[in-house]
Amino acid sequence: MGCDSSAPRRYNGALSPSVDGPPMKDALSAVNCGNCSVRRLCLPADLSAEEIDRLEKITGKRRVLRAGETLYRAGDPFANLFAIRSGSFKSTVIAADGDTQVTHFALPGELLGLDAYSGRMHSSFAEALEDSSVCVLPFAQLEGLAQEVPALQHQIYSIFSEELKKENETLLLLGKRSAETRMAALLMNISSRYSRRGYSATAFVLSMPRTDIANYLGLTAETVSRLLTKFQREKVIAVRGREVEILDLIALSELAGTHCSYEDAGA
Amino acid sequence: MGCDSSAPRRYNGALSPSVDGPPMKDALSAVNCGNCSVRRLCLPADLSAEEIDRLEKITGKRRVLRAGETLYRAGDPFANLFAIRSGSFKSTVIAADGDTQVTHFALPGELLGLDAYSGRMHSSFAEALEDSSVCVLPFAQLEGLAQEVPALQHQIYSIFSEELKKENETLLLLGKRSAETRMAALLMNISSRYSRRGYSATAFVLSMPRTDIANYLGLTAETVSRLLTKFQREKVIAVRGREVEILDLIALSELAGTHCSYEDAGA
DNA sequence: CGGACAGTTGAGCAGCGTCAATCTTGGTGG
DNA sequence: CCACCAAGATTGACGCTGCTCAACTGTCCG
Repeated sequence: MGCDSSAPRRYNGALSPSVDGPPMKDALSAVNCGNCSVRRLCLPADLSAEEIDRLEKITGKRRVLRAGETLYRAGDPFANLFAIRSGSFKSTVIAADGDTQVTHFALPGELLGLDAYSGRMHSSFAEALEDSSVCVLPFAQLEGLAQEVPALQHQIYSIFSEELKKENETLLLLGKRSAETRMAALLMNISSRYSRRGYSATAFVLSMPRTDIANYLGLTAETVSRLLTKFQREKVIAVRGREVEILDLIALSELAGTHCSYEDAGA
Repeated sequence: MGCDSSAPRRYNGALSPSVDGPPMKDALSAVNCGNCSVRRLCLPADLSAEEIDRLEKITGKRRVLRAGETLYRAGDPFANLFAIRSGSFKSTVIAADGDTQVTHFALPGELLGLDAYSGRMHSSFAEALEDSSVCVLPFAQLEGLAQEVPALQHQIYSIFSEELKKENETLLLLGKRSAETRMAALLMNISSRYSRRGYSATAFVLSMPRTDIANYLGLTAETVSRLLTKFQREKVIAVRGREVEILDLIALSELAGTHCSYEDAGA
């Protein structure tokens, strides 16, 4: 957790095209990696125009989901990866005793379904937190193309590896940190991820309910609520429902225990 | 966590070649995937004899580490993956404020260093918990070979994917489980992993100190110690130092909250 | 024999969960 | 347009789980 490890170190307010949520209008146009707004976070990164062209040929269709709809369930046969174009998702796993754990929140440019390759079956659930759209990537074809295009191969490994790195950071967070630290770290994390996607780093909408945040952080909804109120009392953030504005990024990053601010104070 | 997802569902005591720790004698012989005792858990799984032959040509050398030695550190340039032949390792990450989190315990047949691909730099530490030996896999060459050998490609994806799945299970464990459940789940997990490697599922040596177990589980060493004593009082296990014997596998699996026993009660 | 380190055990306390009441919000229908 | 409802969010009181601090034991090795 902490900061998006590949996020720019210095925050530039001018990056933000919008301070509101991600745009939601391109739902039905043909898939087009070449000018996709999240291409540099997604599979096409570092591919040549010709390679992107071949990639587009196999990214057959788009799928649009309304808030609350499920993209896949544990047990579903694995056929596709999904690249998020817009919106956001939560991934969950379910224990033998039935209770569920939120394992990720996924934003545009991120791939869903990577954990389903081995065993040819999904082992987790992915549910849209808001109206969202994804590119459907038939993995068999993607695999074949990767066999011919080393740069794509490379990018697939990178994404897998990046996921593992992120999970390590999540484990660090959940391991032995206070509720306050976890909450602050999540806010910093979401902030840096939105920032990387060109949105405001300091004003965003949490697309998930408090219960999901709590579950993800290993806390209760009550504790999450109390902490947000506390941060607000301390003038670190302003909250109104699911809208969050970060008033003091430095203070928040100190609460998060990482000194990963957007200043060049460095890591 | 819970059970090794691809472990056999029924435990057969006759599988065990030995009830003591892993053997430690093959240290200096040439690398030979074809007859490696962990090949079916490692890269060679599902490769033809000819393909294994090509794999052996690039697995240049072996490296032997004594207990406590470090295989790699965060920040080291990434050049190799490491396949564990014998012994065991802990992976850790270090937070900005200096405190460390144990993220995995790795056993023979498992690959270390997968999280270093993106960014070309290790992001975690790997330290031998006992005298151990690993195969050194120069990733550039492995990547090249995978480009030509789809089955190897496939296996690399599988291992990445499997890692992600395992991490999800760890998150589930750390998310919202009691100390007792976590401890029982770790014992079940180690049991099933040893069993899969041909060792006893009910008698093994924990190669890591209590502090590492505690750190991994998000607990304190005192709590771990108290729980082991409690399990022993309840005749679920017998502990003597780092030696553990599971006396009641069913009871332990129930404590772990999973109904993943070795009986065909089935999940 | 002694020192260091790992592990165990106990007493006390606090962070966060539980339970329950209340408030807010957005959607729906009259 | 407003009343109503259900789901989500907030707030408070209270208690348990697991942490802290500290003393003690056992074991390995020089």
